Amino acid sequence: MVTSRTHGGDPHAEYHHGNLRTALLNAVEQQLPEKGPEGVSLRAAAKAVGVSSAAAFRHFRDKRAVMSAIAARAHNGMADRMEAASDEARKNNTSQFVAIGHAYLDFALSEPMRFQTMFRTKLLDTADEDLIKAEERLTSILLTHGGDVDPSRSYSTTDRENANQNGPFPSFALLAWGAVHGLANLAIEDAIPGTPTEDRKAVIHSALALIGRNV
Amino acid sequence: MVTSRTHGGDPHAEYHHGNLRTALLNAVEQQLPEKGPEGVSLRAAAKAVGVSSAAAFRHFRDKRAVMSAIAARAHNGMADRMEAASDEARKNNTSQFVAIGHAYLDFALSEPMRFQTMFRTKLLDTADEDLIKAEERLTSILLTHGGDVDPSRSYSTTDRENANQNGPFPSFALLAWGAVHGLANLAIEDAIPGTPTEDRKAVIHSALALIGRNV
DNA sequence: CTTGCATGTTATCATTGATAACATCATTTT
DNA sequence: AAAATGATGTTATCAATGATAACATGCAAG
Repeated sequence: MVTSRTHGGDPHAEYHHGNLRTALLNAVEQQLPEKGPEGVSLRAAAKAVGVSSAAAFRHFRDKRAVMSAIAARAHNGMADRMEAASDEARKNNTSQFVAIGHAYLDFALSEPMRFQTMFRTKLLDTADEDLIKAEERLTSILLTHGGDVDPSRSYSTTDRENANQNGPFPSFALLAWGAVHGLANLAIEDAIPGTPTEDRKAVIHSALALIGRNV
Repeated sequence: MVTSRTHGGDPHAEYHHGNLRTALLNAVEQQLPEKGPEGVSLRAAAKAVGVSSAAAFRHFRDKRAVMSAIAARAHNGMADRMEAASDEARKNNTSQFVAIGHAYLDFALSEPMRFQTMFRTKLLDTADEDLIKAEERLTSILLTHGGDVDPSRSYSTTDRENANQNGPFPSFALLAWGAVHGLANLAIEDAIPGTPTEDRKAVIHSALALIGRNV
């Protein structure tokens, strides 16, 4: 439990915590599932770590800085899972597009509050460099493998011509992103009527299956 | 500004407000755009209406009751717009499916914080009857006109067979809902990279166009 | 050794949701 | 008409939270 310190067991042995920053982040992540992005308390986190409430502000400018770090972690966590899933799919010669879609949903449904934190702009510092990097990493994955389903299978030629003309996101990739993102959010917020929690995934997968060949 | 009262201009003329409940709701809705669903303050609303902070709790059990009323209003507001758009489309002999999709998006993008409040389950009382009714009204519209695009145009037979087998929402309607909902949320949270605010709608429409014939 | 910086601590604030005890007016009951 | 009753507001008062200022402590560099 004791972090790396130089000297021994005097009463002030824990004066300098050693790794308070990440300890606080961990404490915040621990209350996240129950309290939600807006409900987490820095003071509670500080108390949990065994430190005064003001100590947090030596490591974070304000609460937004904390939440930005949490969001960056979440972005990277999801990106990791998506890359792993994509690699696996490549090996198995199955659709990487489907794989990252599933990974997106899995992450969102298994860690709903971390997922929501990623998109709670009001809580985040849009200038936080780590967060920006993490966001770019994620959207880059979405972009890279989000277009490798051939829309010509199911969509008209004029639609296919549209498929790449908007911003950094080809329309089809954006549609797919929007669909998983929206369905994940609806599921998390319990907005899909008549669907018990266990059936969620199946119902959503069945809906997503309509998008490409079978997402 | 003076509400309906019985007697004249004595110092206590405004002792009973007359319509404090809706006045408070209006005041809350006014701070909603800037403060967001979690940021609104009952005390501030009470002060704005010119009443003590405790007065609010004579009309609302707690903050969740207030937010539930706001959410119910928003649900009904969106339902109104969707019905109007749907009727218009019926007259013009254009797709009602497309019309309600556009209405959903328009509402979400023009009143983002009211829209978000509708789905902030943490802030809402899931047992609030008015809210439940409003939710049912909205999902009923989504259900009624959400399926009137024939998936057989673009999707495989096996997919079409799946189209109605899940809960109250046929898969296709759920997919469409998820797509508009997700794209709206991504836009509101500024998560779509490289897309200035003015281009949002166009980009999203272009993506949604891939879903049916042209949503 | 001593000076300086990083890191924590102890007050202290303003804001907020919430509750209790009390006041006031309108309406109904006698 | 007088009095009881209930709805509606008011004035304290609480605990929790984010945030800041003033102070303390210990390590590390000169």
